[in-house]
Order: sequence, then structure tokens, then C-alpha cells
Amino acid sequence: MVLDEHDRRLLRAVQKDSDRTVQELADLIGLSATPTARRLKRLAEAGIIRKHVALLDPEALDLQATLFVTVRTSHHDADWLKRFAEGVARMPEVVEFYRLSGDIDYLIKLCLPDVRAYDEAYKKLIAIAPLSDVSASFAMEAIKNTTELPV
Amino acid sequence: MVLDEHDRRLLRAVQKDSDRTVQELADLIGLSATPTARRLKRLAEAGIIRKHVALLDPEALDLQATLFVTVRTSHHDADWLKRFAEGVARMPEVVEFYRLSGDIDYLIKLCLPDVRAYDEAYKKLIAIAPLSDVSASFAMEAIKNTTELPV
DNA sequence: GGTGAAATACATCGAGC
DNA sequence: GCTCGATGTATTTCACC
Repeated sequence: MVLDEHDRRLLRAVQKDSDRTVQELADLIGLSATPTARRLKRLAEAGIIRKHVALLDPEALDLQATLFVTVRTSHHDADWLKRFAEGVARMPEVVEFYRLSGDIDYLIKLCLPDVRAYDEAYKKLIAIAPLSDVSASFAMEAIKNTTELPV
Repeated sequence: MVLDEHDRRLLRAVQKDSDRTVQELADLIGLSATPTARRLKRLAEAGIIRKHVALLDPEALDLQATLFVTVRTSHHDADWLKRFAEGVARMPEVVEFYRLSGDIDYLIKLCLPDVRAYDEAYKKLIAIAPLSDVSASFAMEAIKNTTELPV
């Protein structure tokens, strides 16, 4: 799908704040309400707008700690991989989970009440599948953390 | 603020999908529409619901590459820190940016069209402030990537 | 692909239980 | 906290340019 400047402005606006009326969005991108609504519908149907969600404040929910866990493993067979991927993804405290290139095999981002809670998460991780090398460091400061993609 | 089970169910629902009417949310959490609307308002005013946003599909926007950049530095003075933090945070391709504990000082998550585009991002990074050691690896697979916090 | 006006659906507020 | 009903507002769908 081809996007023009109006589409991109619209995407930038809704990924910043989707609590806006079509009229407000229309004013922002310099169109009237009807074509703005049409574009929104088109972008959603094309799958470019995946969904709308509420973002919560981790502090207010007593989730003060963000941890990054790096994992190396010697097991690379399909069985192990499936077991590990599914087990880790099922953990609600795991918010991101990537298989990486390079010498680190996996990167896991955890959202926890405090750094002490890592002990329990670590036990859960090693119980899922055998891991050669697990290392963690916690975020002292989240300088930037956005869901906005560069469009 | 104290949250009961109805509040938590509501938070779980809106963080998954906020494109629902108050009536649908009410049915999900087992209350009727009026108290559900009241709870939503209370949670937003308390700052627990920070905002509502649209999540876009990176693939559909030709952003196929996720990269993680780790940075070590020997500069730790206030001036350097401010310059580095502000400069990096301003880059639109930087979606997450943390100051870490341990031997890695900073972790940067980049959202790029392809891995080749890292060359340009790297040049931008080293132009912001002097860095001792920069290393990158790209995500071969995003096994999990959610904005849902564990509540 | 854009405009303006009408119909519909939703959120919001109040009163009574 | 629930129900019902009324009001205001936003979304949606027309015909039309």
C-alpha cells in the first residue's frame, strides 16, 4: 500500500494519542473529517494500524524494575527451541523476547516489581529448558521508551 | 490507589484492545456499563491508564529490522551524559534507550528498514558524543513483543 | 480523492433502587 | 453497584463535486 504525506501524518498522530476525535485528527493533518475517517479505515483494513491499546504506567502498578536477560545456549535443536520459546513467551513478566544474531542467542526484557523479584523469574527461566549461560542487568534509567515507529 | 479484581480485569482488557465499547468491557469483567465507565475514568485520572495509542505494523511500514546496540563509554560527566541522552532520544529510529547496571552502560533498540540501514544510524550515534565501545546485533526473530504489563 | 449534511450509535449523566 | 432513560456528541453513510 502506498502512503502519502496525509497518511503518514495521520499515523504519527494516532500512534502518539488515539484519544482524539476524527475532527481533531482532520484538523491536524489538514483534511476534513470524512476523508480522514476513510483513511483511518483504509489503514486499519490494510493492517498498517494493527490495533488500539491502552498504555499503563508501570510505576503506578508497582512495576519499578526493568531487566534485560541475555541467554547463550548450546542446544539448538528444534525441540529445545520450541520448548524454550513457548515457555518464555508465556511468562507475563516477559514483555519482549528476541532471538539474536551474534554471540548472544536470546534477549529477554522483564518487567518486575523490583530487582529482587529477578530471583524468581530466573528460576522460572532455567526450569523451562537447559541454558548454558544466563546474565542479567537492570535498567537504572529508561531514557526513552516509545511505541511510536518512525514513519 | 487500591485495585480490586474488577479493576485488574479491566486493565488487562484495555491493554489488549481498547477498541471496545464500555458495554463490551462491562460484559468481560462482569459488571454493567455505568460502573465500568466510572472505573475507566478513575483509572485514567489516577494515571494508571496513561494514554491510548494505535500500534502499527512495522513490516507494513517497511521497518523489517530490529537492532540492539550496546554502548560502553569512559565519559561519565554530567555534560557528556546530557548531550548523549538528549541526542540519542531525539533519533526517531531509537524506540527504546536505557542506562544499565553492569559492564554495558547503555542499551539502544533501533527500528530500521533493514540491517544495512544500521550503518547510517551508527554514524549518527558516534556523531552525538564520543563512545568507547559500540556493538550491535540484530533480532533474527521477535518471539514476543508486547505493551501489556503484568497486572 | 474531496465536501457537506443527514442518520445512527455510543458515551455520559441523572434519578431511583 | 445496578437499571433505565434522556441528552449531547462522534462516527458513519449518503448524495454530490
